[in-house]
Amino acid sequence: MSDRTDHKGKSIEPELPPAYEPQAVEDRIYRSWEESGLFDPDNLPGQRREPFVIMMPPPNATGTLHIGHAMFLTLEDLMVRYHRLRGKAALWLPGTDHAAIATNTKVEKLLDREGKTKYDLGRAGFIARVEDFIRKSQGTIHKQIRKMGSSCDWSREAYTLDEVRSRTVREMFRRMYDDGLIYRGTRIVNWCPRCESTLADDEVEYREERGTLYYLRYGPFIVATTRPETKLGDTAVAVHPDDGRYRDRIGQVFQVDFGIGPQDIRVIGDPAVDRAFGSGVVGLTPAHSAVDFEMAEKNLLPLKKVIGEDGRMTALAGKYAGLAVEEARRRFVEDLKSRELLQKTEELDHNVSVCYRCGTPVEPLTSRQWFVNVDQEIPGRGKSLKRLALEAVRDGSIRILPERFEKVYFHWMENLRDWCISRQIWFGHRIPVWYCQSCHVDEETEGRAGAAGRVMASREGIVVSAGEAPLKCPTCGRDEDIGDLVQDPDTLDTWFSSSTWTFSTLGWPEETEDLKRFHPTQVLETGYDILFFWIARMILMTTYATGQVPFETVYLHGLVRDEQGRKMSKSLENIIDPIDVSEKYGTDAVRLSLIIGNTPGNDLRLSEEKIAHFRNFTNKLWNVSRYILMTVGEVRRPSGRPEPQTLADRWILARLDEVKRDSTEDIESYSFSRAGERLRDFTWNELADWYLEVSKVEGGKERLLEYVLYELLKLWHPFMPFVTEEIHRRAFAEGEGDFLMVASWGDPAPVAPESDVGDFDMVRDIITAIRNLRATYRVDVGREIDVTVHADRQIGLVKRHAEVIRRLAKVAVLTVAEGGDRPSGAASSVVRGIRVHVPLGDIIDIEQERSRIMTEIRKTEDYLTALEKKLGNRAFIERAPSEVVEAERRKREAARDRLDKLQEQLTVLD
RNA sequence: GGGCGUGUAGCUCAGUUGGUUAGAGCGUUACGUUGACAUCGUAAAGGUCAGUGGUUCGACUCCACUCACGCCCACCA
Repeated sequence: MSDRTDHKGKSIEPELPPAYEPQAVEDRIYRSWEESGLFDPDNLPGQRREPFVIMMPPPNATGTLHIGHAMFLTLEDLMVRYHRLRGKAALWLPGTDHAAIATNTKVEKLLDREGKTKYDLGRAGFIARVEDFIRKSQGTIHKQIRKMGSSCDWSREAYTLDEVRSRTVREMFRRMYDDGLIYRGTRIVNWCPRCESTLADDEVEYREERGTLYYLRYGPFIVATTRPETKLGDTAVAVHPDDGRYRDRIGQVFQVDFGIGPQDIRVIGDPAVDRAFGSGVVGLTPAHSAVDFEMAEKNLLPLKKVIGEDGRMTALAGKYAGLAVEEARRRFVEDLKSRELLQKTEELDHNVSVCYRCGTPVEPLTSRQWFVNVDQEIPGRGKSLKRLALEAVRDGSIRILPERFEKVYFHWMENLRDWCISRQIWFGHRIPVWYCQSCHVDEETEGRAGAAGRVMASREGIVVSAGEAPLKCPTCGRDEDIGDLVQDPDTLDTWFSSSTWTFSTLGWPEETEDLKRFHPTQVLETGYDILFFWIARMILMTTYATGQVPFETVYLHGLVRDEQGRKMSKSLENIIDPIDVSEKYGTDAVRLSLIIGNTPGNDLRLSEEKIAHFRNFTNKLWNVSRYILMTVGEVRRPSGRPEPQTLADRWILARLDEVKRDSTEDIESYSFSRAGERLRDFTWNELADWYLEVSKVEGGKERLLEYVLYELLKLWHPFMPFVTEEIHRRAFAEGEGDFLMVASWGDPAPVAPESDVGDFDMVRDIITAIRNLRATYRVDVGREIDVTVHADRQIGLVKRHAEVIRRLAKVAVLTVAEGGDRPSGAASSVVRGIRVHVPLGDIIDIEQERSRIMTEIRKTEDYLTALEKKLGNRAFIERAPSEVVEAERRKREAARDRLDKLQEQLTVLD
């Protein structure tokens, strides 16, 4: 205590206000963190070799923060802050996503309100408009990320469409093209007529609708269909090869005429056909159905595209050409009826595929697009992209939490088809391919790898934004100046660029220091809803590009739902805005409400009441600190572990150690909720409710209180960065730049002797028993009562804590004796072999007391009977481990003892 | 059609390799303004762990089936 004199006291600070006021603290604290530069791992104190890296899943650049963002920011910040405290080079790299389709659609809607279309502005004008829109709305999300307390390194911030990331994308495209993994070809794609663009398979959703099943007289067959107009594009019918009705016709060709001239139809056999559905004959439309397309490839059937990208019938649809699909269907059905080709119709429920962005029904059609071939063997690697991505998870290089999603991942990856990466929207990474107009490009060979001279994928060049081009055609020597080189008008699927996120953010393909130091990353934390969109593709692209996995662990969180388990939506008016509630209850309270009760892969129910509860808790921690600060006077950062003086001291240190050990383990194993619950229980139920109360009696605990508070603040900091940092600043900080954020977590302490915990529990139980008796007999809180405790073995312990018991249970005179008669007119209770008597005189109701004790006796008897039965079972004695048998014996002895004492009380009651 | 998950106190959920008299918070009830905190305190009531069967000395925990709810994938023309 002598060194207290040279301590710069904290008494300069005004006393802590009685309630924590987050509004007065948070922005200031965040600013001071940011100004300190400590979010940047290069500025962290000490030698930090071991990295801990998380790449922030980039929110849409034009978006606003919703509760889902708040959740991932909280979970990621928790991990990053924890590992920073553990002395690692913690890097959390933030960024935003250009979200090609989403942003494109948003701006189109804005234009629509002005009565314009993108065509009015032209491509360059439209993109300028999009960029303008992004510039204007980009600030919001940044501010909101800060509001949540996110300790991310803004100096390394990335954007999926900035220069560095554009370079990454071009380089990727070029390498994959050279390796034959990217090709241009005519295949069936999902086409959204509203977006006027292709969609990837997983960008298609299904909606159940009631529809009509039309039965058509179809040459010699009856064919059922929900899309009669597509029958104009049929080139075959399929039947089950074992179907007796049609088996003999397989291989034949016949003609049908739906009013646009004869169509040649071949009969093929395919076991996929369901004999029981409809007529058992399927009309095949290879150009407008993925399944039919595959059958057509197998059977070399011709394609006949009758629906175009504009959602209208093509010239091949004869007199229906130019009609919108619905109109064509209506007229076609009319015509069928009048020609008596429509046998009947049926109503049925079926799934309609729709665009996940705009909900418009998707039109499957064949189109010439760019694809990533996932099955092609990679030169020099001997494996396909699919194989690489499967192996990374299968061999444990990547672990997915919760584990069950690994199965989902495998299933999806195994069934993955070629990935269509070209999009017909204007905003995004333009496909880095030029076509030479002077060379005669052959439809058949164009787009094939090695067809250089006709198609050039470019990687070189500095100017990326404007669309840097090859200088001249390597085949004919023409250059762009004379307009012979034309860039592909399409852009890339937005997931193509986001799938490079873990390494593009570090500067790839440059061999940067960051890349060497921080890749692969440790954790990728995101929602399970983008497992396929994003995670799977990151694994695919990263293993290909870098030969490393993108991350070691995938932590998948669930959805935030309302208190009734419903999704939050505008129409239900059940949206909780994270910024609003952070301002109302404090960010720390919001964070806790998103951590506690949240387990990987499971949805979380959230309500304002829950947030309010954690606001109460932050205030509790504040007041615990406030009390300690007031008691200690001049607080000083503990230099080491203080010497315990009393049982309570040993108990709180033992409990603190245990909680620290367990919660550390919880965080390491991603059980954040459990860690938080443990800390809350300790803080509230042990430290505040017991140790602080005991300290008021025993006194002289300055060093202990300081130590426990300091350790506790560190443990809480990853969960509640603001309130802990503020308390630290007012209590322990040695100067302005001294942050709890970079304190040292410290090693786990050795396990303390169990007796300290057990002995203190006994004192606690005695106090609780007295309080219990007081409550039973409605003894006024203000009234002090006399209590007699009869203890035998533990008499010393009880005597040593007489004062604590007296004060905490509001006892006037506490008599402790080894044994003796029960005082007359006393209410009694037995805890851990100790008899507690509270003489209440005439208050006591003998009958009530008797029945109360009888109930206790009955309970104990039942318990004892169960134990005796168990111990009387030979099989149990023989087969159960001896320590289990021993434990049961001890329990039996304790129960017998308790029963004896209870019965004794009953006999002396009269 | 295939796969996955959930079902524990009125509500929201813990319960880690099988051994607890099955826990917490909220809510409810009773009492309470003790100088850290009413954003608080003390205490109480409340559960045949969805059901059935099995494995085991022993099942909330493991297995099978059933029921209920939820999700994902595929997609029947």
